[in-house]
This record gives sequence, C-alpha cells and structure tokens, in this order.
Amino acid sequence: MRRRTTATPRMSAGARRESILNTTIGCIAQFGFWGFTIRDVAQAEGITEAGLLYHFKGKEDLLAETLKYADHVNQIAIAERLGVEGVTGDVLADGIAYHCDHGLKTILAATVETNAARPELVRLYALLESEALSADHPVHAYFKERETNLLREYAFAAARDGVADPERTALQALSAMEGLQLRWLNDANDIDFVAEWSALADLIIP
Amino acid sequence: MRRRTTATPRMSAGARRESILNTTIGCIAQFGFWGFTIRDVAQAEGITEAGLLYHFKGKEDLLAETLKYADHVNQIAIAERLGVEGVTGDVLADGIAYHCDHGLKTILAATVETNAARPELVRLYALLESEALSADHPVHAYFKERETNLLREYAFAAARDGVADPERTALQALSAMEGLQLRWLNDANDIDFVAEWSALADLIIP
DNA sequence: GTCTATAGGTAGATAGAC
DNA sequence: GTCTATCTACCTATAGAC
Repeated sequence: MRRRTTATPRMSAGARRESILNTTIGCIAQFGFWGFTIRDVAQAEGITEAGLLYHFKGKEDLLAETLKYADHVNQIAIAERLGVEGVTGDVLADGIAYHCDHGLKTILAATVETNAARPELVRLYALLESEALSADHPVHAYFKERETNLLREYAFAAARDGVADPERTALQALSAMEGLQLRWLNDANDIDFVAEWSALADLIIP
Repeated sequence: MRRRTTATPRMSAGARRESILNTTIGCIAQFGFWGFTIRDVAQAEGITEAGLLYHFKGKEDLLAETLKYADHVNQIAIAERLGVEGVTGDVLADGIAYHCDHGLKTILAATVETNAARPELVRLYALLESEALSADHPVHAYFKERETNLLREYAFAAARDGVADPERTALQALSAMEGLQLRWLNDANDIDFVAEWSALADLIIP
C-alpha cells in the first residue's frame, strides 16, 4: 500500500516546519497539550510520526515551538496594526507598549481587531492558559510570565493615559478582554467582538 | 502482596461515589477531560479502575456526573448565601435569578464570594469551558447552554436594576468576572478576588 | 463493592532503511 | 526528509472471582 516508492520531499525543511506549526496550532487549540497527539498532527500533514519528529525533538518541544511561533505571528500583526517598527515577535522579551507611546485603549483595540481575525489562535491561548494553571504543566512558567508582562505593559500605557490606578486598570482591562474572547468564541458569530470590546473598554478605561 | 484477603468495603456506596466525584474534580481541574485518566482518580481513591467503574459507566459518564455534582454544590452554596429557598442545584434547569429578586450586583457578589472559597471548582469550570469550545467535546452542548442560561439570568437581574441595555450588561459582567477569575487563579493569592471584583462591578453595573 | 486478569487499543519515541 | 518497524508504556473497558 505504499504510495511513493522513493523519498520525494514535497516541501523544503523550512516550509514543512511552518506547515507543521500551523497544523499544530489547530490541534492544540482543540485538545490542549494533554489531549492532542503528534499522530494527529502528522496525519493532518500527510506524514508519519517519525517524519514529524525529524523536525521537532518531541511533543513538549513541538508545544514550545508552536507557542513561540504563535507569539511571533501575533505580535507582528498587532505591531503592524499600530504602526510600530522593530518588533521581533518575542512576547516575553519585547512586549508591545515598550515600543510606542500609544494609549491603552489604542493598544487593546489593535489587539482585539487582530484577534478577531484569528479565532483559532485565540482558542489556543484560551485553552493553554487554563491548562497551564497547573504548576506541573510544561508551559506553566511561560504563561505566568506572559501575564506579568502583559499587565506591566498595560499599566504603563494606562499611566501614560493619566489613569489614577494604572495597575488596577490593567488588571480590569486584561480580565474583561479575555472574558469577552470566551463569549465570542462560544457564540461563534453571534456577537461582534470588536464592537462589544469597544463598549466594554469605554467603561474600564477612562 | 494482597493487603486484604476479604472484600471489606471501607465506605458505603453513596460515600464512595461522592468521594470519587470530589477526587475527579481535582483531576479534571488539572488535566481537563482529554488529559485526566480514570486511573489517576482510582489511585487517589485507593481503589482499582475496575472498582471505580462499578460506580460510573465510563470516563464520559464520570465527567457528566462530576459536572452535575459540581453544579449542585455550587448552586446550593450561592443560593444559601443569597438566602434563596427551593434550589435543586441543577444549573441548566434552575438558575439563580429566577428564584429571587436580587439585583445583578448582589447575585454576582455572592457568586464571587462563593467561588473565592473553592479555587479548584473554578479551575474545573475554566478548563472545561475552554476545552468545550470544540464542537466534538463531550460537554460542548452543556457549556453552550450554560452560558445562554447565565446570560439570560444576568440580563433579567440587570433589567430589574433598570439598566438601559440588560443583555449587554450581562455579557460584560460575565466576561469580566470570568476573566478576573483567571487572573486570580494565575496569581494564586496575590490579588484579592472579592475586592477586585467589587471595583470591576462598579464600572460595569450602574 | 472491590478485586485480579486480561483484552484490545493508542501513545511517544527510537533505530535503521531508503 | 520521510519511511517502516518496533519497543515500551499507558489507557479504557470487560469478565468473572470473592
């Protein structure tokens, strides 16, 4: 039942790697780290598990690289929307607010507009964030640090806006945005994510 | 290596069942439905998998019964805090607001205070809710219906408060509350869940 | 009510062929 | 760069003993 008798790579190593990462985003978004299998990913790619493991050391490595890739894609997209230069896409090193002097409302509007176009990526973060609440999770530390950095960035931006309590406003804004994301994902297309966020931001960010 | 030569049940069937459910709450809160195993639960209970499967038909049944149990415990606790009578604990049939005429702020304050005492239960809901975004998930329909009912209850309460747009206020309140829960769970005890919610509720609920 | 034993399946990972 | 083959481990579930 062999389809090909000769080993004929249909993709370059780089292209295959990126293709695998995009496929993995979908798999982890659906089942989480504990639930997804490298077999699922390999089958969706049309290769075997052994083939996939040539590109990534193992399941945990695949998770780490997928998150790094997702961050990269996401940060670049948000930065472009804000007209910011010189962003590498490393969320833990860079951040957004550091690179510009936008207000919190502008930053979050750009974030929401970007996310609205990529529900699968939002699902990935939503599920991994909940999974990673456990101290034993492979990316527990990553998500703890990520939250700290986001809150710091948002607080910086809020401070520029002249908000009375920037830390609290940052906490409230992040909470409301992530909560609204869940409603949006759960209701499919019944709610207008961008419009609802705009209304909510007006209540939280003066 | 047998410890006991005779079958000596140390718990009644009812007590064992409830003990299993409480153990399962912790296991699913950590790994989700896809990640937890009935073996984990059985070992934590000090019984075998076969022993556990006498009480529950299988893994999916265990999930469904655990959710039902969690809802029951939760709804009773919130209702008691509100001084409401006649609540059965079935979140999909009952709801909270239908049984009383409290305002939205009061209902949500009681919810948050109840949740603050049971972080494991909150983690269970947070993780399952994200997992269940997938249409294939065993409790996908359950969580969709749950959200619909919560929003309806909250909108009812907001309407009693005389809010201009009760549906939108309900959406915003649920979003903010669930988002804040994630911050609280991620930061362990660094943030005062009840106090932060009070501040956030003041912004959202007039 | 819980056990042993086991069937039957799926998982992650490695070795070596091509 | 991807394959086949295989190992080891783990998981759910069932049958039947006690």
